[in-house]
Amino acid sequence: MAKVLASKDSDYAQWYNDLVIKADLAENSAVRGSMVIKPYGYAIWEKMQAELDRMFKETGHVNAYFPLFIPKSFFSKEASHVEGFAKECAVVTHYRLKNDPNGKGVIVDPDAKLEEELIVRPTSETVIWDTYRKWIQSYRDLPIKINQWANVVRWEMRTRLFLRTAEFLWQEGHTAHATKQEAIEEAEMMLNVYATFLENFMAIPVLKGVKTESERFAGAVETYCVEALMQDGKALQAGTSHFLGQNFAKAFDVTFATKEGTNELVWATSWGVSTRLIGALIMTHSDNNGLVLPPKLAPHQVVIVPIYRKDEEFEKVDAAAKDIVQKLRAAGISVHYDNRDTHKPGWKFNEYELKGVPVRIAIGPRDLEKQQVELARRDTLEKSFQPMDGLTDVIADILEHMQTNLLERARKRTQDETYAVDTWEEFTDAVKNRGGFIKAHWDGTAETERIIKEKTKATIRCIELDAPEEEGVCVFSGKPSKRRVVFAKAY
RNA sequence: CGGGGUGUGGCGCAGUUGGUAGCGCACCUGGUUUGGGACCAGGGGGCCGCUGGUUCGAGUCCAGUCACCCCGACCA
Repeated sequence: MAKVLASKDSDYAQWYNDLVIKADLAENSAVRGSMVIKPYGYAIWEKMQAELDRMFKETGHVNAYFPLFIPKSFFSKEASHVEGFAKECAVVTHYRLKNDPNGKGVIVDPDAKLEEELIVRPTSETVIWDTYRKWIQSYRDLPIKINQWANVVRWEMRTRLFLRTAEFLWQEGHTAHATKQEAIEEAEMMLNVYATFLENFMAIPVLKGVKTESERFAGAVETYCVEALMQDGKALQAGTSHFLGQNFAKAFDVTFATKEGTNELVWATSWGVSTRLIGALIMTHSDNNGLVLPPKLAPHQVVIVPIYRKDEEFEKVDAAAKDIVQKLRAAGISVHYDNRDTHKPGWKFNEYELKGVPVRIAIGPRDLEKQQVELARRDTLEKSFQPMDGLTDVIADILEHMQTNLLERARKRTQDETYAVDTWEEFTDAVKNRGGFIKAHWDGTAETERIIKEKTKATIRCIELDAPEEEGVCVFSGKPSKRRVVFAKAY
């Protein structure tokens, strides 16, 4: 096969970039850090959206839309929130252009300066809590459980397609509750929704945990997260869910009357996943031949490539292919029949491998004689011949197996690269030479965390929710520790 | 914001001491092909990032400027 990707083993970053471009997922656009998500990449995002949206609604949420622009003054209301986002906000200062009097082109009209500058949302807590104030008076108005699908802008210094772009697509849930307990339960529930989605739908195994103070969302009391381990041994935060306490209620003066007649501050959560998940998908399953898609996410689960020489051969093959298309569709399997005569079969084979289509069927005259098809599996790259009779069931079965196989494969890799170390020497060696999720004792101080990051580039990805109590001493400071935390280099 | 690199057909690149801008892929036409990125023949397409300078003459030399990419600090 003609090599179109850098080798995964020798240059992982380049392999990733090549794959995104060559599989037609996305490309860079005119503005640095902004990308065009191409139809194939967007189709994968739509699959994710559909399933997540279903899960959100099943857990009692409704969708709404809040504006892109946020008055600058809103941002100054919650101190740690401002601090966290101030450095990466795009700001709108004017509302009009005019012809450049000195030549061609247009300039910003200096007379059209906004009285109050607008922030392009990096996240929507502020505008939403300003709105919730108006919506909430009594305990009868609670809870409010809203999700929005939106774009956000964070002016990052360094960007990478899908993993970190200046503008990205995501969903953000924002809920308001009468009690602390209820808000915590909401945040935990949504973390579980994410974990379930990632494992069952994307076949990406995750650790569930909470962030340390320094990694916590700006404005949150507690940040829960799901962390996944990529093929190169680096961790990727795949989703976060925040218990916001009463921080935003305080900042935006959102109170409600209780049954007892007192006035109390509202409790909040927010949670989100983004198009970054497409990066996670790529770096969990794909190989040197290209993308590998779990069947549940694949825009096309099956592709059919006809093989023929003459017109009369094509007619026969075409009829058989169309018959298979119909049967697969009737069984709820999405199938793409590529009958273009502008590309040769070999070209198509490579193309669909690059694009990660789970199952490829080739049918030619020789197959018709034997009433069979050639079937290729993307996850194992195995080829086999299958009788046409009962093909639909065979494919349904393969798709199901592929979904679990991908998860199991990724789970095994993650488990193999999750390990404990106890000394500083082991730790530095592990970070430098092995990567993966490194479980080590930590003394609980931000200072130690900071020094470890400085010295090794590894950060605490999370404190696992189910981490067992275990007496030990901090891998760096030697001070006592009650449980291990998970370290890794991260995206 | 630091360090490095690159700007030349749609994409990837070459272009020597300054002398008519080239190659591969892609594209178009015709034909032969079609079971792992076909082949032959013909054809179209370029203000050489931008601005200024040196020169009879600049893709090439000089100055400036802009953009993008990679590596760091910051981050979903």
